[in-house]
Amino acid sequence: MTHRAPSIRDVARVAGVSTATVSRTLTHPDKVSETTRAAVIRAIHDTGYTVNQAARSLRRRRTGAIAVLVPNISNPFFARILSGVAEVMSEAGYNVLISDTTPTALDDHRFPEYFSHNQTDGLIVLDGMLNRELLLNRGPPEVRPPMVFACEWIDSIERPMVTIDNTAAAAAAVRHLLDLGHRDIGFVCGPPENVLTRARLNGTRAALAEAGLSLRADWIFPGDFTLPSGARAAALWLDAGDRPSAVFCASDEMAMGFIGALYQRGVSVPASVSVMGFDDLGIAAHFVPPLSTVHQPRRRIGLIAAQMLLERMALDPATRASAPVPKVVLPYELAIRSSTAPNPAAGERI
Amino acid sequence: MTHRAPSIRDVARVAGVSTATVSRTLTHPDKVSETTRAAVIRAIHDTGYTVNQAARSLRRRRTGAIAVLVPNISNPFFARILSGVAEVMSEAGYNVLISDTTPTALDDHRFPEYFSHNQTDGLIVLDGMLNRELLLNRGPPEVRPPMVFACEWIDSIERPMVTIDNTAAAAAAVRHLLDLGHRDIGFVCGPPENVLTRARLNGTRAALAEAGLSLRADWIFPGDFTLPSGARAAALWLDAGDRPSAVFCASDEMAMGFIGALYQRGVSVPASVSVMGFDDLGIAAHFVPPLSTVHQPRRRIGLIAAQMLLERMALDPATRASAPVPKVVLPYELAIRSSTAPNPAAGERI
DNA sequence: ACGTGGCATGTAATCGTTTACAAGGGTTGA
DNA sequence: TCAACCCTTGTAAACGATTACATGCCACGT
Repeated sequence: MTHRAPSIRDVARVAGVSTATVSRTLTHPDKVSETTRAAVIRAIHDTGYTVNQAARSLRRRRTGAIAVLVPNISNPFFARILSGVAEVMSEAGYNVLISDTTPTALDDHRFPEYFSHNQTDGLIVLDGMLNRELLLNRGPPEVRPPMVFACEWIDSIERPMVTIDNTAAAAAAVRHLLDLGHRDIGFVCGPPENVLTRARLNGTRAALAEAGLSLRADWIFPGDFTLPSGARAAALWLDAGDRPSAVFCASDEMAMGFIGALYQRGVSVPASVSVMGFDDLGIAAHFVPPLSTVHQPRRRIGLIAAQMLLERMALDPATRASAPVPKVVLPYELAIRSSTAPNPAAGERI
Repeated sequence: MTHRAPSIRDVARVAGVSTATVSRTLTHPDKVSETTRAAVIRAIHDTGYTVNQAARSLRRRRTGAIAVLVPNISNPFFARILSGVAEVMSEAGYNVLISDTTPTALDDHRFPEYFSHNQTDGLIVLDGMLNRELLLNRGPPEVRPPMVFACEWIDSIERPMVTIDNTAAAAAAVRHLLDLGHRDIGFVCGPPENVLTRARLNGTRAALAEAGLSLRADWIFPGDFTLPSGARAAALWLDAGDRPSAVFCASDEMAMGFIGALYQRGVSVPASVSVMGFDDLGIAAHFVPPLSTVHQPRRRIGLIAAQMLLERMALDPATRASAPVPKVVLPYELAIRSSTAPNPAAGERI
């Protein structure tokens, strides 16, 4: 016959107390006399007891876990954000579950079952492309878990959020290229429906407009934030009759894919073309050449998102619905390295 | 007053049936008449009911989730493994929780609370440096969750496992360098206590020994698998009076850090030194120069680990203890690209 | 007409914790 | 001496789903 895990009853029996006392020892040690406490702790040790989280969650009506929805775990961009989240959350006694929402062949960006409101006490959403209905229509409003967005967001959903000003950051990046004397500037996009793609594209257009220029349609290269899509853009760039002297990629991964592909065709960066990225991944500074890019304070984004979520969770559901919705915009920084250089065809401007 | 989430009772009331029938509709739809089923589904819709996972887990005595313990989420190496795991597991109806075990200042590699045996039905461990006792001594043996190791492992723990033959793979990598005419070969280590470091170091020594060579102690550079540690090794390499003409790095990240740092000091690869990596990260093929490395079938590792875990979970605890412990060794491949080249000082051998 | 079996459904016990409430005992102050 | 209080502990009712068992009904074969 197969044993079952020791329960609080077993501990109570061994310690010679009631289950209530064992429970109290665990959660309010100060409400229990010192001798009893010692006996209970001893019994816990002897029996090898560990609390049954399912029972605890059921009774307490909260799970002690929050979930982070990440569009793509393979993107190292998210790692530091996650570590920021984990730091704040584990200090507050929460576990952090990470889930990849990468769309499968079948459906939209996935929405794992366990994000039903019963499974986690809160949600941090890093994916702006999640299905809006799935995200919102989970049971009656009073019981929907608090949610905060970070980095990406969904325009039609009004929730706390922490980001950088992507439009301004893109504009600054493009201004850097302009300052180097580039006038022919291309842009490599993220996925077309992505909010970040739109914001960064707008910023690019705005900076160009300021300089009396505009973004040529044939210099807007499609992409999806990934390495291979950057490489594909490079092929397009090579094939173009008339090529921009600088290219701004909406992500570091694409910038690296772009540079790598050019290298393999014998074209070197920044000699033949300046390339600017976005995100400042860990590898950007180590790349060949070191990548000029836009730095996002990723760890801080994670920290702040987590703190916001804790605040929201502390509110009771009724108040929450009417509470103000904080939106934090953190400063970005330009990290200028060696993948961008003065435009050789514009010596006079420098 | 604040409402609570609709429960199975609410659904039962609305549908005019008992809670048992609602439950059956959810889990054994065929055991319920067609008309009842329709009524229940309707009621579920109307009430916005979603099942309370805590209650379900408590009653069923299983959680429907498994956890993957990852040493470091920021390492893109793990992403494809995770996607393999997720694919198999979600098809089998399990959720996959991912947890980073990166050690904090305080303790050993962390062991999040929710991996207590009550919180997940099984464990896939990708971290060979977890504290042995924490991993094993979780309650009496009958209730410990099934566990499988992938990629890394812990020597003293006998559990199912899926890996590649790291020793042989490292030897093959070094043989590639030997074939290119290199005789002076250095090695950049992972963390000293890591099993992979040991295996790859052994393989390196073995291949060198075959060729009548040995690994010079001052050409064994310390590292910890990360980008910056590769860059540090490059600094050491540069400072060495007598330098190896080829360096084998125990991870791609280190290889890229190494190459990047050399580039910044004006040393180019493979002209001045051949560099070989290990893992074949997505970026390896896009790096400048494209990285020669050892390819691991990461996705398959994930798939197989997940299948193994499912098999173990299907066993009852008693049988499991005595069941054979499968160990799968998958084939690796050498991905030879451009960061390795013939030794210019050994023209005659090529 | 009746026994048998199968199907659909309901009843109620159970999973392991938490916690409101009650109870017992001791201390304190008037 | 007694009331008022505090401190510690126990009793027992939740939390919300699942499922063994019982029940009622209908159809069928003899």
